[in-house]
Amino acid sequence: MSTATLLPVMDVTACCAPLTREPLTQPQADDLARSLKAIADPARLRLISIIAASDGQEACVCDLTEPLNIGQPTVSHHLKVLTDAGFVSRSKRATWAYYRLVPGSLDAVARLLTSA
Amino acid sequence: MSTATLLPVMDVTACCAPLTREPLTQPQADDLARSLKAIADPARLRLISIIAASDGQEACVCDLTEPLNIGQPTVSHHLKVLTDAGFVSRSKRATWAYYRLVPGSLDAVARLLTSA
DNA sequence: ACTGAACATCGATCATTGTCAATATTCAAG
DNA sequence: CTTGAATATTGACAATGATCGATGTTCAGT
Repeated sequence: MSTATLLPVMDVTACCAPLTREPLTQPQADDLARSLKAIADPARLRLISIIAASDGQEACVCDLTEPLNIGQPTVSHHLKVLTDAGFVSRSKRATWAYYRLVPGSLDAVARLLTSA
Repeated sequence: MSTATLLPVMDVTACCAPLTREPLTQPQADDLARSLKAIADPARLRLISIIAASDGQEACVCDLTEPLNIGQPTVSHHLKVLTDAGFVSRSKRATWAYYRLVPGSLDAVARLLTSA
């Protein structure tokens, strides 16, 4: 997984015309597809929605493993994908890792899909 | 490819609270993920953008094969994925197949991702 | 009918990905 | 410094998916 070449969402969406205005170039399509792939998974969508609905907009891994019925390594993996894509951020306190949404990251993708 | 159990976008987005309002149930997450997967591909994003930017909002397969640099069977496959997901519709005239965007389908997904 | 053009479907291949078990890492407490 | 808890990483495996070549289908023109 080459996390080196990964553009965070905000960069992908910073410059471009909406999807339905003019044809996307190949690099533009690649970047947007990568952002969409990051959220195009049931487990990751549930992670996002649980984090967003949590107290203080943040949740630790221990709060996320049980409601999803998947193992802890898998949860960590999904959170890494979301982090690399720029949708969530990680802050470690003691042995706990707290994840929160990056404000505006979802909206940025949504704007690209909106035609109006 | 079980096209039988596929919910078109509009159905997925008809009822639900935005992603960041409350935790998604497993079926809700499955449906939304399937819609997102349909557009989370560079070739399909370019197809959508080319169709949207075309005269009369529609394009035939012959107009789409060349600019994408992929084979005609692959283009047909991608268009089928988009059609099954409810993002484009197909109308056949003579030997040509014309594809157009389903109005509001992209916006429906965008609304789900928007927090405001 | 026959031919050629436009598109769809099929079968196969190769890369990607979601998941898990096992192990490594980091840190607080004793 | 040793133990245990929380999380990350690794390696492996099965499933999915993107692509292609070959073939099937449908239709316009001759």
